[in-house]
Amino acid sequence: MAEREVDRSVSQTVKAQLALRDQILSGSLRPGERISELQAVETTGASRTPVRMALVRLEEEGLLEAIPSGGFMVKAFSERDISDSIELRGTLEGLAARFAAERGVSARELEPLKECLAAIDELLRQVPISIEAFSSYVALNARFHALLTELSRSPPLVRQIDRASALPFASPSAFVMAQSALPEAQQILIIGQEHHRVVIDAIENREGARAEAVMREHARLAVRNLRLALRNRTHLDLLPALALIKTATD
Amino acid sequence: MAEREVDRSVSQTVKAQLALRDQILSGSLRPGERISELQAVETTGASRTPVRMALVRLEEEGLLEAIPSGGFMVKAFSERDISDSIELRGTLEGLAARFAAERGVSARELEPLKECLAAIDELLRQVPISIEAFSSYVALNARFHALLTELSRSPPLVRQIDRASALPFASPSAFVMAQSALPEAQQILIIGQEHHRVVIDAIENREGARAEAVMREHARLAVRNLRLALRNRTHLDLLPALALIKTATD
DNA sequence: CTCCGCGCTATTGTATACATAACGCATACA
DNA sequence: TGTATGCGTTATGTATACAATAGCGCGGAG
Repeated sequence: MAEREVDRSVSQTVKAQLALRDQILSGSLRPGERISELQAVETTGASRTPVRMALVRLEEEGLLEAIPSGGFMVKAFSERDISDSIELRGTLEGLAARFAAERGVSARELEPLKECLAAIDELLRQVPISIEAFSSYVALNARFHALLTELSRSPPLVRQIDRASALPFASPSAFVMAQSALPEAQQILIIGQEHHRVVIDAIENREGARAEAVMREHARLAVRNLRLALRNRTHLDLLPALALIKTATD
Repeated sequence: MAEREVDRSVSQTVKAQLALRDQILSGSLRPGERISELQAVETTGASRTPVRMALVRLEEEGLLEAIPSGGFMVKAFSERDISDSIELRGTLEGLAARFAAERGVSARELEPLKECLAAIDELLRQVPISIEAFSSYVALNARFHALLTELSRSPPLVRQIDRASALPFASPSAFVMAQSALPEAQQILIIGQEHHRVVIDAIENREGARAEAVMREHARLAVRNLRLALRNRTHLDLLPALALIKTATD
């Protein structure tokens, strides 16, 4: 090919996947909209083969939906889809916490979790929390959940949780915050932080049932707050919130 | 292309995916083995592009693993991976059962479930069960679980359970039977059938917690029996069992 | 004026050619 | 004899050409 600029540092497939995901999450492509391969080729700079690979991956990821007659469209989610996804992830994380507690975790492995906890505590001390601090919070929260998942020592479970988390709004508490920059939102984060503390304690004491229960409660809290936030807004526009979370998490 | 026989009834991508999955599950390709695209092209009859798409899908499905330096290999699973997958699926199905119970299900919707139940009862009446009857059992059992999942009315959850079930050994009780054609295996199926009965009863009476608990117990039973079956065999060869289950389920 | 049918166009699905990177082998030098 | 380096072969990643299908619009007929 003559004039196409090729970035050889990452594969074209990955590049296309990241670019398309960005377009979806940032709202350039709206839910229900059909994705044109040709257009995707132009915007991503890759050729059709890697673009198609990326589309397949994004479909498996749950962001796209295959159209029976061919091609893909951006998936649309209902309010219940979202709350179900949050609860689903909470259930999975509950299982992970139980596995961690039952299988035993060394003090050294818990260290990074506790550091996360302390860092979040530090951030939440300022009232009201600043945008920058909130952004850090989202990143730290994601890290905490990822570390906790790892403690299960169960590759299939980790994999499944990763899949469940691919849907950006599945992140338990961050979504609610991103939606509603309400003053009481900080209170919600503080409650969530309490859950984090409890789950670590339960794992340390090898109380599997308690570890599981608190993670499920953690998700249920997020669902309740999602409902609350939605009721305070006439129209829910997911995409800006998704973009906010994702950019902060990266 | 000149002499390539092209079957236009299904897409080449789907054809390749099915063919490759068969090869993996039947044991033609062994765990850890690298899959050669060229070889796959020859055995599936599709060209490289659809073969690559199929490989990507199978990777997302969990049957293949990407090799960092390029290409794919057949994923290998440990005993714990398998038991974790069963418990994982049980947890997800428990959530589905709870959703069904909490959201309410009409008598008409429960009808097909009860038919499944009765059909399985009929099969289990013959002692010892024949191979043909067992094969029918596996199919009916899969249908029961699929129907139950659907009752949750939660597309994200259904999707996730489908993913979890892609790993063939994730099927709660069928695996154990396929492994060990022991006389006591039938007793296990009968206990499982009792679980099925309880979950339907719980859903009818809208007892979410009970519905969830019994599905998780259902999976735990399968895990216990898996451990037992494995202890009775010196070497576990998964693939024949997988093939048995999959062919019976199709 | 409306509805049915035909043909065109645009877009996806498939095949293959080309580029590039990894692996292995052989040879030479220490 | 062992190791390192370079070249060759092979397989993967990418680009593009070709084929087929589905959607759409236009025109004619009732």
